[in-house]
Amino acid sequence: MYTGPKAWVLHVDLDQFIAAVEILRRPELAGKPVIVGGRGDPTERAVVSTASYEARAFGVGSGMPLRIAARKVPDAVILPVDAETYTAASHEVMASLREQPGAVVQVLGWDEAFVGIVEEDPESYARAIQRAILERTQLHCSVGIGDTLVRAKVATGFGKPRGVFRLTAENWSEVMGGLPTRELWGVGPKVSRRLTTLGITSVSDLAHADVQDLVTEFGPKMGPWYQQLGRGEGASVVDDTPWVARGHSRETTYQLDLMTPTEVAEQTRELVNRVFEDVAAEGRPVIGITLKVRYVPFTTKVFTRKIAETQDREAVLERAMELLKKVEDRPIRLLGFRAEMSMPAEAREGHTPTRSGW
DNA sequence: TCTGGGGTCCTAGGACCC
DNA sequence: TCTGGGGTCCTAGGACCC
Repeated sequence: MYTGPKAWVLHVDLDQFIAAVEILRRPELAGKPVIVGGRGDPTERAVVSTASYEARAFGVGSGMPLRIAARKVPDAVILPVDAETYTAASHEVMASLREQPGAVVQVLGWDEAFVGIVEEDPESYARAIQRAILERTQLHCSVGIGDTLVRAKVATGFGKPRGVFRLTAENWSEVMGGLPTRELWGVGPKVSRRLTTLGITSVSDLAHADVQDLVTEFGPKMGPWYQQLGRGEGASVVDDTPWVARGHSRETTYQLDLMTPTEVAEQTRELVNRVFEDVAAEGRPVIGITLKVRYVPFTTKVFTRKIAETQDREAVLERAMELLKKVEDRPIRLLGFRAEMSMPAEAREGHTPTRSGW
């Protein structure tokens, strides 16, 4: 049996990243429930970005309204999001990964990345990564080891915190088979519910499901994809091709709903300007602008319209105002614009990483 | 309870053409 | 008058992730 070096996918995920960075600059917060979100004011409309493990023990998690989180943990320290600082810390982490021998690094977000390696002993390599990151940034991380991207990504969860876990074809069904499909990366609440209507509740059910049933329910691409997901299969090559943004968007949820046409006009102008500034920084032509509006009550459907294919922001503003005048006369809670940009030819031809390795 | 902001990709269905 | 079957392109909307 061959026991030499093999290709592995590692998934590196920082432990409570944002909270950990905050604790680094305020060591007196160590061991306390720390919640980072919005402007740090729990009376505002905002959500939790990250909660420290101490806060999570009270049932606080990412995406939870800040107001609710504050109610669950009355003595929590609530801090505003400081994106610049996290970005800087993230760069240090990624630089430290790229220094590892033979590492191919695919960044997934502020606090996680895939690392492709060819090694005999991936566990030792993973431990070396943890030491290197800790030394350079004083931050702890967990590492998932897998034979596919999906398995590595899922493995990390079993390693948290500060651990290493290996998930391959060999132990996938033993470890994952009995868990609900919702535990899979890419299965959310809606899909998990639709799977249930097909009689599929566990990962093992999904792995053995009839592809035709899945295609009928989810379409020609997603159907087979979900079945693969149930088996932990899929891509196994880490791709470090630089990522090229497809577009940029700016949106704001207003603390007080916009009630008058004047307010709407002002905010529309502000957002359009911000989107165009982002796009100008990229230096690529705009191929579409989408307007997004959310009314009160919040359950109302989002209203999106493609309104222009133009570089001319006055024309965009005009179209937006025209549309907003026509739509129902209700308070606006959220406004947003998204600009789609043409892709550079070299990015179109090459395999630009998509959906974090899908 | 009352829900941010930044992204990506997929599907359904209409318009249009042959 | 009633209307096929296939293809492409586009938009709106949905779902998911960090």
